[in-house]
Amino acid sequence: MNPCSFYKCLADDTRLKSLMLISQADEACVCDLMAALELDQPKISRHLAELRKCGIVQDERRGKWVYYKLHPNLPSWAKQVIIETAKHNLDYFQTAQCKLQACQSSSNNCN
Amino acid sequence: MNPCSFYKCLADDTRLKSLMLISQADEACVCDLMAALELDQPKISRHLAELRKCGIVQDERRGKWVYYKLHPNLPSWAKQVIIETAKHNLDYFQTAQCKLQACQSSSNNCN
DNA sequence: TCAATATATGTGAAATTTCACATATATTAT
DNA sequence: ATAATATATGTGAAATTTCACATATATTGA
Repeated sequence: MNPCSFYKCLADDTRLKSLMLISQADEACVCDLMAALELDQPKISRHLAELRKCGIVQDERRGKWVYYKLHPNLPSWAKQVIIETAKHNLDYFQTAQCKLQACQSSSNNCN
Repeated sequence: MNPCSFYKCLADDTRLKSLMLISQADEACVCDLMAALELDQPKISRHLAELRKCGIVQDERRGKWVYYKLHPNLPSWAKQVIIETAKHNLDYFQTAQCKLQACQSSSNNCN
């Protein structure tokens, strides 16, 4: 994991917030993140693809949904950066996190 | 310190390596970094200006030279990100660090 | 098989970032 | 005052990133 590539991935609001949410919720699917961040589907999908190509997240299809979580082989320094950033910047993604939780706790998965 | 702005600042080779060097050496002047990274003066200066405007580094003029160090008011989570990234990615800036040390230990400050 | 839902990606335009070159400013030594 | 050294910034071009819209693929249920 090249540190500059890693930080290029974090250097976008959509990707950074998605990562914060994923790291706090353990995992999230595309429609969860769409609802939480109030962004259209291609935008979320495209940014998650970037995180995936960089090796930061891992995707897993379960039925119609694709769930994203932090990649298990993510170097620990990188994982720690994500976790600590989330921990110390709760207000940065608080609004989104509330929506994510509402969405994930309802049985009819978001939408 | 907005986390996205912070990571935008780290998301460039010149700025990230400069930061790694500054954090490890405690401080460095523009000509130190020019020599260490083998880049021209305006390029180094411009990137340091970005780090300064974002509040990541602090500049201090001493005679002809301007020294840059991590800003004392940098939030601790951000400081920790920089320190830990450097610690776990020594190979990323090793070549530059050797040149920086050679330059900083010589009496005739680099050039 | 067909329709509905969820996700991914092709593509060109728009926005942003980076660069190179010139030039301006600040400090020191002569 | 002048020259030399160190650093900062104006500016337009080039490169990169992001976006919106259309469309493609995958899965499920009727």
